[in-house]
Amino acid sequence: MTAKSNASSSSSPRRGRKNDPESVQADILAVATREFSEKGLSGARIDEIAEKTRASKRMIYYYFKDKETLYLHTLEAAYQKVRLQEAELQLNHLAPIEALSRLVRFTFCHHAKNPDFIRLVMIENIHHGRYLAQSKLIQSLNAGVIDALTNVYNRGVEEGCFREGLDPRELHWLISALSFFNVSNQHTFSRIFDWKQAAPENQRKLEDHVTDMVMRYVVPDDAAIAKPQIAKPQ
Amino acid sequence: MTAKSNASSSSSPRRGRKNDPESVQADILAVATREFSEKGLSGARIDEIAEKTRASKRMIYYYFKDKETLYLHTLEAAYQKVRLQEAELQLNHLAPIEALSRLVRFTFCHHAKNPDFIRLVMIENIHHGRYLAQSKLIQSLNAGVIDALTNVYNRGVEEGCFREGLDPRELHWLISALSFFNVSNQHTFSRIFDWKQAAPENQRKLEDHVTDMVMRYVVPDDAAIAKPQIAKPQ
DNA sequence: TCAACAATGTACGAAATGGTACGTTCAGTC
DNA sequence: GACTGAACGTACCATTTCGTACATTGTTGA
Repeated sequence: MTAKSNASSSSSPRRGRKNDPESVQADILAVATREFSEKGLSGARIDEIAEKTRASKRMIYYYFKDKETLYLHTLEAAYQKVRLQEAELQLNHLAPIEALSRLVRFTFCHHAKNPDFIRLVMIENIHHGRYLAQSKLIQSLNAGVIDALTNVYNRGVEEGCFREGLDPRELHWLISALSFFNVSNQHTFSRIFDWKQAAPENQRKLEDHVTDMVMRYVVPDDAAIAKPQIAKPQ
Repeated sequence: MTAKSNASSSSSPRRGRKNDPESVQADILAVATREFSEKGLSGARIDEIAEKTRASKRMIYYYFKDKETLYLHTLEAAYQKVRLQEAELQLNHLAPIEALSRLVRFTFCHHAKNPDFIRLVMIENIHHGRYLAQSKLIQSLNAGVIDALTNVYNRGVEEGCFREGLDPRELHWLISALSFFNVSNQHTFSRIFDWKQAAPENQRKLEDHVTDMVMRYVVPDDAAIAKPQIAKPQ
C-alpha cells in the first residue's frame, strides 16, 4: 500500500514466480508503519503485525531481524516518503512572499494528511530520538529543506519584502512547530477545549492563521500588512 | 517528591504510626509519573515501578486497581500541578502588551521546565486522548486558562494595542503549539538539524522568537512594532 | 483489651510476547 | 533432472508481565 515495489508480482520480469520477496517486504513495512504509528514501539505487537500481513511472523524476523530494526526501517521509510513529496515543491519561480506562504501551507497540509508520519516522529521523540540517531539515511535526507527555505528567505531580504536578521533554521522551526502541533495534539486539545479541531472549517482557519502568523513574522517592521498579498494556492 | 501530602509521616496528627497510606500513594504516583512519562503506558512496567517505590507491587494494585487506572491518576495529577502553577500568574494589574508577553514567556518556560508533563500529554495523544476523555477532573480544570487570556485580549482590543477579530482560543492554540513543540520535538529536531536546541542560549533565542511572533501577530496592522515594548520579566 | 478493618509482604498463576529450531518449497543453474 | 540457496510455514521455547490469593501486621474504636 505504502511502497509497493514496482518489481512486484504482476509487472515483474520474472513471471510466474510465486515467491515475491520485494512485495512481501513492502507489505510488512506498510503494516508495521500502521501498527507502530498507532501503538508505539512497545505497544505494537509482532504477532499482530504478522497476522495483518500476508506473510508470517517468521518472515518479519527473516527480513528485519528485530522488532527494533523493523521499527527503524519503518521510520526511515516514513522520512523518505516525506522528503520525496517535499522535493516536488517548486519555489524558485515564485516571488518570495508567494513562495514562503506556499511553503507554509504545503507543510501544514502535508502534516495534516500524514498523521502516521507525525505519530512516528512523536514516538521517536518519546524514545529521545535514539533510533533516528542510528540512521545515517535520515540524517542525510534533511539538508534540502533548510536549503530551499534559505533560498527563499535570502531572495526576500534582497527584494526588501522580508526583514533581515532571521535564521532560516529557526524559521523552519516555527513553521514545523505550528504544523506539527496541529496533528500531534489534536486529541487532547479538542477534548480539553471542546473544540472540533479536525473539522474542515477549523482546519482551514488554522491553516490561515498559521500562514498569517509566519508572514507577519518575516515582514519588515514598517511594511503595510496587506492580507490579499498572501497567496492561497492549491 | 511531586506531591508529598501534607498529612505525611512527620507532620501527621497521628504520630508514631508506621502505616502511612497517603505518603505511600504519593510515592507511587511520583514514581509512576517518571516511568510513564519516560516509557509510555505500554512501555512502563508495573514491576519496575514497584521496585523503585518503597512500597510493593501489591500496594500499587491496592490503591490504583489497574495499570491503566494508575496511568490516569498520573495524568490527572500532572494536569493539576500545571494548573496550580498557572493560577499563580497575575496578569490583571499589567498592561495588555506586558500581560500577554508575560503569559507567552511563562508558558514557554513552564513547558521547558516540565518535560514530564509534556511527555505525558504526547503519550496521551498517541492514545487518541482516550484516558483524558474519561477524566471529569481534567475537563473541569481548563476553563481558567482561556478566561485569563480572553480577559487580557479584550482589554488590549479596547485600548487599541491589539487588533480585533482574533479568537482567544486560537491564540492560546498558537502559544501552546510553539511552547509545546519546543519540548516535544527537541530530540528529533536537534538530531536532524544538528542544532543543540536545549542549550541555554538557544532556548533564550527561541523564547524571544516565540514571544516576538505572538506579539507581532496580535498587534494592529498599522502599529509601529517597537521591540523594547515587549517585556521580559522573571 | 479485643474485634474489625486498613495496610502490607510473599509467592504464585496465566497469558502474552519476542524470538528461534526445524523442516519444506520454490527458482534458477549445470 | 539433480543441486543449491533463497523464501517460506509450523510449532515451539523462555521470559516477561499483569494481576491475584493468601497470610500477616498495624491501628482504631468500643
